[in-house]
This record gives sequence, C-alpha cells and structure tokens, in this order.
Amino acid sequence: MNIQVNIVLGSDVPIYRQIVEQVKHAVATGALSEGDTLPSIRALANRLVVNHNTVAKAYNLLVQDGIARSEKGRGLFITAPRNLYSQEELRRRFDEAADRFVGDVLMLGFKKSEIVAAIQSRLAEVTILKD
Amino acid sequence: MNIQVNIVLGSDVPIYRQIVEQVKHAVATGALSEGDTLPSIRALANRLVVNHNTVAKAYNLLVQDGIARSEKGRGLFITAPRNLYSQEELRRRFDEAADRFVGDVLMLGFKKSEIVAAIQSRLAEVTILKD
Amino acid sequence: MNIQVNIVLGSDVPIYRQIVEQVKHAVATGALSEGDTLPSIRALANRLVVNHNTVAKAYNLLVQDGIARSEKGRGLFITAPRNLYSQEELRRRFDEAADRFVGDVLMLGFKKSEIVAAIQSRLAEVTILKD
Amino acid sequence: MNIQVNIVLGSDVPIYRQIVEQVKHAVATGALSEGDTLPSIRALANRLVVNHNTVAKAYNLLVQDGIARSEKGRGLFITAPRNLYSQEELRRRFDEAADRFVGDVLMLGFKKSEIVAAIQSRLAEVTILKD
DNA sequence: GTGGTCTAGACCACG
DNA sequence: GTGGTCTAGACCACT
Repeated sequence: MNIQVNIVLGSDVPIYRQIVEQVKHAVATGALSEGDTLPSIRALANRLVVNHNTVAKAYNLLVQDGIARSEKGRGLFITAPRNLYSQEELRRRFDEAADRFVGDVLMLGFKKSEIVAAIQSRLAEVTILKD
Repeated sequence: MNIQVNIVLGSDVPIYRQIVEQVKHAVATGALSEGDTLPSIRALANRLVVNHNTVAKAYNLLVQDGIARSEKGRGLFITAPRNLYSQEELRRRFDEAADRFVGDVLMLGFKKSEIVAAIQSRLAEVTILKD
Repeated sequence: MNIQVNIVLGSDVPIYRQIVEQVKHAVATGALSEGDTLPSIRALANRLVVNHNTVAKAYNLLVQDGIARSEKGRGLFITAPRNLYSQEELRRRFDEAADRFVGDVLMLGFKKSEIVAAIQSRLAEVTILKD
Repeated sequence: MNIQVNIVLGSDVPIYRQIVEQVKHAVATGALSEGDTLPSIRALANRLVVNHNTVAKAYNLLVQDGIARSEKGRGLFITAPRNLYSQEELRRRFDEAADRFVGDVLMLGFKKSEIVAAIQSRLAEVTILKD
C-alpha cells in the first residue's frame, strides 16, 4: 500500500509535523500497515516542493516514535504498533488538545451538538481506535 | 463578576494564549459578561509575574476577536457578542480546529467514546452555546 | 512583484500602522498579489531603522486581516482574498471609517467637491474594487 | 439654540475629542451660532457621566481653537468663525484623513461608487461647507 | 536564514 | 491611575 501525503503551507502546523501526522493517520486508518514502505526522502521532498531536511526531520520522528524503522539503502518501513508515551504524558497531551479545541471553538457560535457531531464524524473514519 | 486568571510558566502553550483562553472560557461559562471589566494590564502582569506587554498582547487578541473593547485610560470591558466573522470564515475556523484536534489525539490511544466524552464534559460548562 | 515600504518617523500615525497601510495599498493597487512575499521582518526593520517587533506587529495585523499568511522559517506571503468578516461587520467598519473621515475633515474648510474629488482620485489607483 | 452632545465610550476617539467635534459639527451645520451658550462643565460632565476634567479639556480646546470664548461666571459662548490653521496644516490634516479613510475602507470590498456615495450623503447634511 | 515569544524598561495620551 | 507604542535584546522552533 502506498501513501499520499499532502501539506498545507500556510498552516500553523509545521510541515514536518504534517508529514508525521499524515503517516500516523494512515497507519491509524489502516491505509498503511506493517511492512509497507514510505517514499524516499528526496522523492517526497521533491513532490511536496519542500526542503529535504524537512522530510528527513519528519522521518526521524517517525523512527523515534517507533512507527517506522529505517533499513540502510532500502528505505523506511512501517513497524508494528507499540506504546510511545507514559500514561501521564498521554493524558496531559490529550487534555491539552481538548482544552485547545474547545477554546478555539467556543466563540464561533456553533451548537454543542454540532461540535460533538463534527468530532464524531471525523472519528468515524478512524479504524485504529476502539469505540 | 470578576475573573481569576492563572498561568503555567514553562508550558508549551504561550502565556498570552493561556490568558486569552481563560478569558474566553470565563465568558463562555458566564463568569464574565457584557460590561464586566478585565484586570488592568499592569495589575495582571504584576500578579502573574509576566511582562505587561505579554498581557497587552493577550488583551489585544480579545479585542480583535470582538470579546473585549478597550477604553484608553479606563480599562478593558467585555463586549456584547456580535457577528464578527462571515459564515465561511466561521466554518473554516471550526473545521481547522476540529481537524487539528482529531489529528493531535489520534495516536494517543484513547477510545472514541472517551474522546467524545471529554469534549462533552467541557462543553457542559458552557452557557453561551445552544445544545 | 516587490514592495517598497517607507515610513515617516515622528508622525502621529504609529509606525506599525504606516507599514500596514502601505502593504494594503500595494495589494489594493495590484502592486502585490497572491503569493508575493513580503520583506522579512528583520530585513524590513533593518532598512526602516525600527525595532523588529514593530514590523512584526504590523505583519501580525496583516495576517489577522486575512491579507497575508505567515510560514515559520519561510516568510510572509500575500494571500488570496477571502470573506473574512460578516456583512454586518463590514458595514460597521465602513460606517465607522466614513463617519470618522467626515468628522475629521469638517472644520478644515475644504469644499465638498474637493473632498469627494480627493477620495475619488485615491480610489482611481485601486484595482481590486469594482466601480 | 441648545446642543445635544452624545459620546461613545468604546470608540478609539477620545471623549474630549468627541465633544469638541460635536460642538464643531453643531457650528458647522448651523445648530449653534454666534452667541449661543454651551452647557456648564459640571452639567455636561454629569449628563455624560464622565470626569469633569474631560469636559474641561474639551472646552479648553474649543477656546484655544477660537470656536468659543469663556466669560467668567457666565459660561462659554460660541464666537464668530475664523480660520484656525495655516494652509499647509489644513492640507496636511486633510490628506492624512483621506489616506486613513481610504486605507481603512480598501479591504472591505465595497464598490468605489458606494464609497463615494457614502461620503456624499454624509456631506449633504453639512451646511457650513461650500459645494 | 525565517517568524514567534518574552523581558525590561521607556515615553506618550487619556481620564 | 489607565491603555498604546516603541526599543533593545534575548531565546526558541522551523526550513
């Protein structure tokens, strides 16, 4: 299975993080699974028209996070999932994300049910998470 | 009604954004409402032990978002809500926030029901939004 | 296309607003268009002999008004125009500006035809507005 | 003839300037003419719910500008019109106001004809200016 | 190199 | 007292 990475330049999310997140997302949805290969650094950098250091940084993070492993001269391969952070760290990140989301959305005037529905519909696409 | 702002120094969330979020939250929960005054820039800066420019920046953002109005020499006051942004812009900001949240939370391993519940519990405190 | 920003020090118009107005004017006349880059914060600050925070403040306002977008580590870029504000907000801002202008000009003794002509001649340079 | 002064607290125009402008405007439209009397400082301050120093400052400016004269113990009286500024100063103020107005309105998306019409309709109310 | 955040401290205008 | 503007200079994250 291959992966289609797209980036948004004007976002406040750094490019390298967008790449990381999309690979993670692909793994989460099953679009990528163990043993699948990622595009080469230069190929992806070329296609996204970004500096190849940026792609390299993203790939390094994927390796550090245990999501991919690099094999010299062959490329990067998706690894089997494993736990990355401590429970505390997970909870801290989760709460921070939730706080930020609610804070961002608070003054936009949407109904609570719309807000919840928007999250639910996005989560519906995800296969890696339990209900 | 008054507001009690607290910040965490050394967080990866900028100080000025912590202030903004807390004021927004206070407005959203009804703890602050139209006509209420915010602590003076220098008084709050003093109490939080941050530079007054940092507080000023936070307050500026509140003014730009139509949440507060500033009166030179008098202070900052919470304003009545008004339709500042267009429908498209509201939707754009909403989608951006939702996408970001789901992306941030994806790999943390929480159950979908937990994620939704976390949002719902935060929204439960909010009084300015319809169900 | 590039932009040539000039400021008048010691004016009663704040430096950051002079910068904002000139960029807006350049966009309005078509001298700057989507995708064009603004001078880097520090480069412009250097050339204008002002503090880089002052330029940063000006650029921030441009971003908040949807005129430019910032990309960390890359620079600031002119964005495509979009409907940022609601109709009510546009009208409110328009009326405020018009009231202010007429109030400012009232006691200066110019003829009505001169006042209208001055506005028309300035608008003649603008390419982004319909007649 | 009496004058009805109203102020807007949340405006970026200082209160004392609002008072000055409204008196000027009243003179300009003929609502006030030579010999008419202004409300006492304390009476006006009371009615507007502002500090009496603010009203005093406004009245001082009116006297300095030659629009009113104070008679001890009797009050302030409107004087005959006379020129206040040099030609250069008048032109400078005029251009600054016009530049600011056009700058403020540029990105709001109104048609040029609407902009001109808005100014013309506001000027139509003014009686002090020649066509 | 780029932009983003923050501090320390100054001066001004307004009430 | 209040908020607004600006400087000088620091450190950080991103490309």
